[in-house]
Amino acid sequence: MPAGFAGRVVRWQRTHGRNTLPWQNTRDPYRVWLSEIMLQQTQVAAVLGYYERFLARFPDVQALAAAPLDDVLALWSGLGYYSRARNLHRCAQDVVEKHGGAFPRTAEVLATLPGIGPSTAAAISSFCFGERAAILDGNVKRVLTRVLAYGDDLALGANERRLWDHARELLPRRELQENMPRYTQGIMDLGATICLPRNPSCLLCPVQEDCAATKQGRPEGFPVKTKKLKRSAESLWLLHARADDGSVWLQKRPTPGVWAGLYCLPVFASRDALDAALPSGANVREVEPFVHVLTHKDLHLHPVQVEVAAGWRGREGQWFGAGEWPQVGLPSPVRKFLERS
DNA sequence: TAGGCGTGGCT
DNA sequence: TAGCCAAGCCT
Repeated sequence: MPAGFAGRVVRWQRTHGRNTLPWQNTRDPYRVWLSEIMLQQTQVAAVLGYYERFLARFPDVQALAAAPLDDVLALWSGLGYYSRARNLHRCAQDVVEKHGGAFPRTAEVLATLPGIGPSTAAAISSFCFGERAAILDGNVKRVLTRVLAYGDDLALGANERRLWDHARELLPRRELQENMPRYTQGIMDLGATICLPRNPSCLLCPVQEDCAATKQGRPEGFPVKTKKLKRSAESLWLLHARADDGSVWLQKRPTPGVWAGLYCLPVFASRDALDAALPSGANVREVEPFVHVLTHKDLHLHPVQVEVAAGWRGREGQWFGAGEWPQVGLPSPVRKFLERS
């Protein structure tokens, strides 16, 4: 690797990178941490609104730590991967109770907190405290495997660990450590805007001269990962019990599992199981089933509507009034279904 | 270590 | 269309 790779990334970021996102131009670890958690496996456009609402409601880590988990999940509703919200809440409480209200300043210690893994820890410490710590997210894996023509299968832990080693070797030299925030941002920006999975814009790339994959004429051949997720399908029956005042009966989803901790229409594994939970003589209204796609499975959702008397109660759960249920944490498909019902 | 965990955009 | 992908982490 020619010397100066990091410098080219930093110089490029200054003029061509992303520099006006809401969580940039601050070294407040609370704001940076919140953004990094929200951005895990989630695109910038999806995060923007959530980030602003979260900050308005929870302006600092103390406010977040003191809030009920249900309030956090309600604000997270629709963003997905809800264990992030539960860990976010636990992390805030750990920062307040175990770290005196201040975020740790090194990636090593940050990574001991819930929801903060090695890459997120390095992002926070490099952005906020200028630590020479390497990130390795999807963007950076793509950039580095191409620059190095690193063709070893990242499905193997040993190969991924070696890529971590490379990531650390390519960091700015210690004399240029003040560039760490911009280097971290820059290598992510490269992956997000230039070094794309398909049709990368190599002619615009500031490190094209360093890129072994481009020299081989096959940047899209990297990274190599054989691991392909096995998809499945599952059918769920949803009991939509409502009263004439617009109230809806909801249950809290169990942890662990899909939508853990959110409120949801009662879920049954079969139509028979749902029928058994209905009040005798209930007037049932069939609803068109619909498919909701998760990463690892297709959910075939079968809502069954029934109007019940005000005194009815399900086996577990509680009533939420017409003005209440829209404000609780609901899975996206359930929220959309209720909104159009 | 392999699988679980959401949602939406893109091709 | 049916996958692939996104500022990954946890168990």
